[in-house]
Amino acid sequence: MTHVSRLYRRLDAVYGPQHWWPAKSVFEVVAGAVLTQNTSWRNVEKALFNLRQVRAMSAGRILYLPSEELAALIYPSGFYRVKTQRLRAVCAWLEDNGGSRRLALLPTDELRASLLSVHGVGAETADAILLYAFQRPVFVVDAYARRLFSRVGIIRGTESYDDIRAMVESEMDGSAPDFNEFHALIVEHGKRTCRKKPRCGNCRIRGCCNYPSRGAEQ
DNA sequence: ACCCAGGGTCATA
DNA sequence: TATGACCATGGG
Repeated sequence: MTHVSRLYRRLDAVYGPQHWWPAKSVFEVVAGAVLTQNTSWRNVEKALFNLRQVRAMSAGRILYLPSEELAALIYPSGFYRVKTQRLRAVCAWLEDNGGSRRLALLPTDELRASLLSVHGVGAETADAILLYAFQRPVFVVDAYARRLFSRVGIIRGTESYDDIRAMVESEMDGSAPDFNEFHALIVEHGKRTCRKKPRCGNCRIRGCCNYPSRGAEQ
């Protein structure tokens, strides 16, 4: 039993099942992944609602829309000018590669490389899509995971994105549902505990807030 | 008046 | 390789 696996079990015991992104459709997960970049999910839901209202919840329909109209629809999710371009880029990627059904046949490493070639899709967005849209057993490294792992002493804090992902994936030996749950739990925990203070008062994870930290952060 | 949110790109050193 | 500026709305 590794430190990572123990942390996963502890988070699950404290917060319980999270039911994140039950994968309504590949497209919706892809669109959500782009729109939620540095943006609260609450605002993303408004944009997704707007797209649904005009029946533009597909790559073909998005590409058919004039950029100005698309920008107006996703306006509530912020960064609407760059996200209009990024949304169009992933839609073109889906179309140019024969759609999600065909992309789903690719091995995970090739699918990740293909995703990373899309302008506006970085490491975290690519892995979120791999995990939540294509059900691949991938660990999504976000700011919450870095902070939590640093506090509990699993990492130093200077590791690269791929260093952390490889470490967690090898020490978890988990299925896609496990990584789905783990990431959701980390975000849920991160939102409910302190960001700066060493003690937030309601943290139940050893080493994070209410116990002395062994990590880089004090 | 801050700070943050389910990041990524680009210019600069 | 590693920072900093920039993108922008909405809630605490």
